[in-house]
Amino acid sequence: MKHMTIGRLSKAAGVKVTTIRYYESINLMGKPERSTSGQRLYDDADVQRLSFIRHARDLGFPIDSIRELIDLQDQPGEDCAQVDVIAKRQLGDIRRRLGQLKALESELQNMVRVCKGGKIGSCKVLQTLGE
Amino acid sequence: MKHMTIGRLSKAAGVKVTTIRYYESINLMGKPERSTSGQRLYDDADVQRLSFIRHARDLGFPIDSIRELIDLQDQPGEDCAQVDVIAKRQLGDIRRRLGQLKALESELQNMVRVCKGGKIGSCKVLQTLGE
DNA sequence: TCTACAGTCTACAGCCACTATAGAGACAAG
DNA sequence: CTTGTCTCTATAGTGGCTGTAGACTGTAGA
Repeated sequence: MKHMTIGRLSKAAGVKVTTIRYYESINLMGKPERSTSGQRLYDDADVQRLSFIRHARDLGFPIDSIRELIDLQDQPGEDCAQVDVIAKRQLGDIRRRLGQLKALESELQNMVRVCKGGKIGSCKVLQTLGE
Repeated sequence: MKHMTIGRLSKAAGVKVTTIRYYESINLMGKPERSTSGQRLYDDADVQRLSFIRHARDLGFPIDSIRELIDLQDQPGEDCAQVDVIAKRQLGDIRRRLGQLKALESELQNMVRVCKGGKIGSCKVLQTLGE
């Protein structure tokens, strides 16, 4: 029942063809069946798995975390505490980056605000960067 | 008057030794003089330039933008409009990333908040990721 | 049936901004 | 003189892809 070419999987999951092959090469996606001429063949389960990966990547989860999550998915009887740990770790990561970016934003905004035009020799932006 | 070894420059500017050599290899820092035994020698002007680079990097400016800024610094008579363009471009970049990160944060926060413990088979986090 | 063109294949190099490693030589303090 | 820290070069690895080259395959229209 495997009938989908890589291009159709790509469209179905919103992941580029080259990226799918990359995921296969790092064993994030399993090795698919092949047609007689050697083309990769996928089915709906592959669409689901790839969509899961894409959604997690969109949320910034690193590949290794996604690997952990997929492993956990295969043990439906286990407690989901470990999933929680991974998600909270990711949330912490995002919040740390948010804090940094906000600090950058305000410093940069100050620099730009102070600039009133004029010659480079008296440019506040460059002066601030040089401090 | 060049007397500073790379390690002392590193401490003075807060940039790792290996990173300084890397900056030299991509021509962001010029090629320094050498002692008779081949060690790199720097002076205060190098500290200044490297500090400038570090500050700009800390603010997220890409190397190519820093190159542009340094080139502009060498033309003190020119108008500083171009500096403004670069800084605003960077600010826009940071704000775009901030927006993305905030969206990620709230989605992830929702996912984590919904999780009440339990078995993996009914894990809301994994369910949300699979959608 | 022929032709054109889109899709697929493998393998490898490149991106950014470093970081790590190995192995060797140089220098300062005790 | 020894010990330990610095410094040197060259190369490979990081994460997560993206791009390129050159060849093969599959399909739709004339």
